[in-house]
Amino acid sequence: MSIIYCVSELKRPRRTQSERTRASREKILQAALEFFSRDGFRGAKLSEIAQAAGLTEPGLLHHFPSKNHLLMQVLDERDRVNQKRINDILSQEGSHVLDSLHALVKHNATVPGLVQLFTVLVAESLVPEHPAREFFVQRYQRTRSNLVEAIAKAQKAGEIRQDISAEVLGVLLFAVMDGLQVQWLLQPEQIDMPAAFGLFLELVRAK
Amino acid sequence: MSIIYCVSELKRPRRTQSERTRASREKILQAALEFFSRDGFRGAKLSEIAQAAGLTEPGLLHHFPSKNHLLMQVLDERDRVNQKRINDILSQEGSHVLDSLHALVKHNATVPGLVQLFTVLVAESLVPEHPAREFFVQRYQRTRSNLVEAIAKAQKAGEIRQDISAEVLGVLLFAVMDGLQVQWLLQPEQIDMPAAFGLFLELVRAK
DNA sequence: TACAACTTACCTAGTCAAAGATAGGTAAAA
DNA sequence: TTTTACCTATCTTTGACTAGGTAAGTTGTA
Repeated sequence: MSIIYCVSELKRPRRTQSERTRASREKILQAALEFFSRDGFRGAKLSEIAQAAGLTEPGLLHHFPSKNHLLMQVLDERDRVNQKRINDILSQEGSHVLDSLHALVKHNATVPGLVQLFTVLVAESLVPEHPAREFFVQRYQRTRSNLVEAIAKAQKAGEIRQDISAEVLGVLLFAVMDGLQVQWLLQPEQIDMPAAFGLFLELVRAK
Repeated sequence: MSIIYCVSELKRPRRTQSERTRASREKILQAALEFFSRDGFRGAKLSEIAQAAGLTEPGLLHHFPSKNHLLMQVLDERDRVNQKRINDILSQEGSHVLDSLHALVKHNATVPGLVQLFTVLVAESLVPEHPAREFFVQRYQRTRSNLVEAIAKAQKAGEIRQDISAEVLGVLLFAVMDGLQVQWLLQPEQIDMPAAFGLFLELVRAK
């Protein structure tokens, strides 16, 4: 029995293959999220991600055929979670959209890593032929149109001033959220993101 | 007389050395601006920049000792121009700050390359140990405090609502500008940046 | 003003390290 | 017996940067 065999025994607890596969992919995605957040797409290294997931680089590439594929998987997964949160917020009938958005921003202020992931990747994706560019275009498109719908409802319900275009307000709301994140990530201790966002909300709230 | 000599003659019109140096640095900075804008700092290649400036890569490195140095020079130069524009806007006594900012945004909408330079680089600089991070921290700090001052004045002058904190409004104004740029760069034809900004301005204008 | 000595601008050729990806094998699981 | 997960070893590309040379421009001195 070789040394390699022994090591192997240590590293591979008895499991079914599908369990192993799922567990590995899980760990890889988690590690990728972390490094993409910290270093951006170009800056992150497959070898580091693989190591953090307890694999070698080719081991990682067995599950995700390329760095680009890995990025897209991470984004899809993360976006599903975010999207769910946002849709829950927007679809609550008769609820207070503005308050819910405020809650979202407060929540974001507790997860700088995730916020940085999207802030860095969105900006990186502005360069031509970036693998994630189309992803973000779609994402803004879709989310914004949901938001605009919710705004229109809230205007009818008397929550939001009616003298503002819902379309433009949708654009503005995302702009404020994105823009605040940049300043907050640069100087977390100096920028009170939820407070600033709250002030903006007061400006659009119906009196 | 060698071929090399002739070529040399062609490529080097009779000039003083200081003229040549200045002209070369000028062309390099211009090309660097272009490629940093398009591809970001990491994405841009020294060889491409050099070629666009009519030099080889080591030729470029004769004038700027490293890629980092080149970036900082580009930022310093560009920032000087921008800063001047902003300070002119903010320092006009008794003028309309909001209208001036609106004019600035309208102007930005005509120079997507420059806007992209700062948008991409700011986000890229969020990753730890990025050479430009400190630059942007300083820049926000400085510009924001100038803006806050101008806002306070405008509030006294009755241009801006007085029930808003000048500090927070300063943060918000930059956030809106930055955030709008992202959506606009992703979908230029769908986002009317000056219009959206104008709507925001109406919200803070004194009635 | 002439010319030697120095300095500067820039080139060709090459180094070096990083990082993504592939080839082919081994052992566990199906 | 086949498939899957994953490894070691290797390849390849890329891109920042260096070494060392050449010719043009500059400067000091006769």
